[in-house]
Amino acid sequence: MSDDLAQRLREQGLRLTPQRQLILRAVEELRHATPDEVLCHVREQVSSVNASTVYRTLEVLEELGLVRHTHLSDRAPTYHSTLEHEHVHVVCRRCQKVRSYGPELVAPLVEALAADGFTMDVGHLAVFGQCTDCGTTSEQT
Amino acid sequence: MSDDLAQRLREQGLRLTPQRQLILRAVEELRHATPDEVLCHVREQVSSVNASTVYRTLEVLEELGLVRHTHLSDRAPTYHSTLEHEHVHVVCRRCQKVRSYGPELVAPLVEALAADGFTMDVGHLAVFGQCTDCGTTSEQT
DNA sequence: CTAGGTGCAAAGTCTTTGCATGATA
DNA sequence: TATCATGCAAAGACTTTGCACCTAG
Repeated sequence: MSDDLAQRLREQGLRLTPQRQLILRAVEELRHATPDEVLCHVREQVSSVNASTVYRTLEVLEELGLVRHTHLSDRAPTYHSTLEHEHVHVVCRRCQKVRSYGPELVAPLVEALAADGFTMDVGHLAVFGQCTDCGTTSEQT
Repeated sequence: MSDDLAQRLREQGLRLTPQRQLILRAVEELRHATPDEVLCHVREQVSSVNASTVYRTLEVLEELGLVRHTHLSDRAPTYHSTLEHEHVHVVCRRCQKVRSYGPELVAPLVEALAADGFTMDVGHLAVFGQCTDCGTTSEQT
């Protein structure tokens, strides 16, 4: 995986740096991490890594196809490794819990859109709603 | 519609103000508008409406069930009227155009999730991807 | 040695908040 | 006239950018 990083960077004439390795590893370890969470995680191991480096690195890693991001809240995006199988995120607004499903969950949707001339980005999808349990056990805000 | 606004506000012990009427109308007229776009639109009619009023009002209108928001880009959210039929947004990353589909597009998804104890929020969904023949199809809705 | 990368600080975008003033019911 | 709403300005969360210095290849 870090081998993969080195190779893909080389292919683009980019350099392998400790920061890039650490940030990729952080994304792999934390499974759905915001840039800030990645920063904190990396800083537990090495001090003085800068937030701007995290943003720039996540962008590079995404271009290299090693990480992906999605929006699981109305706030900061979350990044995950592409080593994980492609998956769809389903988020409960009430309990904030995130479920992951395989691409087959949205196969009919992908097909319907394909038939209409649109290629869907499955890995970016975030479905919001509410766990049935949350709805019946919690009271409204 | 504005009658509806007055009534729903009254039910909550809230007040009908010109700003609230204008902001709701702006959302209805512009079909997918960011808070900033709403602000600009309202200011074309009345000067000195404040951005914070727009944010606060959109929040109130959403609580009253008169508007909804979704995320059609990595930037500001867009609001639309609930007078429109519930619809799913499909966004091309390349040409930025937005297609709208009826809820039947995601019926299988809704069912699959329901069977798994999850109630999906259809109107909030934004599907990203790319027009197969990008730039020549789809009209903005 | 040299292009690319990092840290730092400042600026930018979008949104929220505190408070005094103003308007609605 | 009692609240509730608004405008304003300041602060906040998140992200981007410019620049000097540093480092991998």
